[in-house]
Amino acid sequence: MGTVSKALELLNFFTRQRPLIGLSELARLSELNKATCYRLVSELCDFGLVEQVGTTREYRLGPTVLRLASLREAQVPTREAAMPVLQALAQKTGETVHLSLLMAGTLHALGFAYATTHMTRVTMEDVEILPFHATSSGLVVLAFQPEPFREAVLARPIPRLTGQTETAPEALRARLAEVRGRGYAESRGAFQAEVHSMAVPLFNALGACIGAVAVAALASRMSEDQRRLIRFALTEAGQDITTLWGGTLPADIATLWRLAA
Amino acid sequence: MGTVSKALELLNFFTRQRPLIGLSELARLSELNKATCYRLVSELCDFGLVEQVGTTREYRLGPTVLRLASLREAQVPTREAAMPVLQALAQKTGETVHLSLLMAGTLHALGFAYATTHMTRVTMEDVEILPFHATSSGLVVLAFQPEPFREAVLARPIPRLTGQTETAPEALRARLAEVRGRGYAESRGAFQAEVHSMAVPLFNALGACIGAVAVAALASRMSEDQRRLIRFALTEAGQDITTLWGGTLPADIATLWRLAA
DNA sequence: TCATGCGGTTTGATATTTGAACCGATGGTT
DNA sequence: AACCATCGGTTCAAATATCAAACCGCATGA
Repeated sequence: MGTVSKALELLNFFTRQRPLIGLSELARLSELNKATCYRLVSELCDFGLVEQVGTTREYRLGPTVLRLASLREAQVPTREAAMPVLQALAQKTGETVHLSLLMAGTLHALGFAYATTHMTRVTMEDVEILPFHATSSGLVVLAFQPEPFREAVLARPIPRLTGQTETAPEALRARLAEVRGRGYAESRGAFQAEVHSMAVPLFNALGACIGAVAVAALASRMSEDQRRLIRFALTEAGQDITTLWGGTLPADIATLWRLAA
Repeated sequence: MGTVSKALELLNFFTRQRPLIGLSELARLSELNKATCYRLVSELCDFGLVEQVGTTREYRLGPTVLRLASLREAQVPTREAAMPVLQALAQKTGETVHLSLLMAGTLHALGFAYATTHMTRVTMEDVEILPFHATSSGLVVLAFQPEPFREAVLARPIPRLTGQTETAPEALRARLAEVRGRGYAESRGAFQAEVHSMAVPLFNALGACIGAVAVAALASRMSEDQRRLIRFALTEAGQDITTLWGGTLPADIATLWRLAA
């Protein structure tokens, strides 16, 4: 692994749960030598990707990421473009909606919208990385990835997260094929017990699947009627977001969604 | 300069005017060997900081910057927190408003808001780096930096951008002292001819000035009444944003602003 | 007082980065 | 069709930056 990658990996240790990291801890987390870690983080600091804060001299993500993000958004308005659609979807379905994007091989939750109607809701704010095998978003995104990527993911360890998590690669392969055949994915309690979710894939301008939008509800509220409603609203939203991104819905998906509606 | 810095510098070549860059062009811009440049940009690509797009295989900023920015905003709500205040300020003054932040030694425009009232407006979207010596934002931020930083900036070449740009370090030093004495900065046509702007500093939780908010108008609209209105609205907005950032207004600034109102 | 952990610095052995030349593909020009 | 410039990407010996371990001064607290 190159030096640049090592330095960039450091950025991945900053999460919502752990926003501040000291030098020694960062060295421990990254399993780098402290001196090495120091040099790397210093360079990130010079560029403003991280900054040192307070008396303890801990590090956190710096302001430069905002600048880069605003440039990216100016060229490819991904998240902000999708947010209004998410909000409308949450209203329409009365449930929690989230948007996830495939980045550097993992699926990250990037946007959320909540309905105002229910007191009990599925909350997603704490989740950052969605497992491919145990969420509807993960399944649907994985289903539409090129075959080598799919197999690479299935070759990795597949943790059992709840009693209902499917962990057998062979069974997952079958589910992915099924998802491809339907154009959307469904998952019941495989990630969090009692949570039932449905997801559709999102496509960029090259027709590659780069993310998903999902609706998550408590299993008790997932009646047959509700599922039909969600399926319909989801495909509409998937269509809208893909269009906003300048993407094109693959013809077969478009057909599947028309039939599902 | 370390390898990491070289790689990160590559990111700086992506701008609103030049969002897509091919390998050869990037090598030329960065004055790196093409092979070196290729390795560096490949590592950035692996991490998702840039991505390759289309048939021409050009590069652009990648989706990872969005993820990092959302983490940063979760911890330090800078841009998103300030935006509503900017919009209100634009409405109140009827002019163009922009937010700038000091990052890695340069001042970057990060947010804009436009009034809907005038047909002619100052547009700032294309500006990314604000010169310290020729804008009200630059002057006010520089005025409140530690003395070594101020002198380092004044020691660099000071380009004449319009007929009205002040370029003599001695004169600029005097203007900065004046800005410190007033708590806001004003600049007439020093960056773009016919554009008159006013700016106030913004402070973080440690009392350090890390940015500015400014109102820019065509010189012809800058009547004495309008200037008074803008000065008042600006100090209010500066107060609000600093508070939103969990910052504290230095006591002397608070006093100056009260007097100015 | 001593021990521990912190952020940060130095060191010589070593692994990574570098740059010139090169490759096949592409696309415009004569 | 032959030419030629330029594209993205690759190779390899020489040059350079990186690494691990030990060290420093400074807190904190037992």
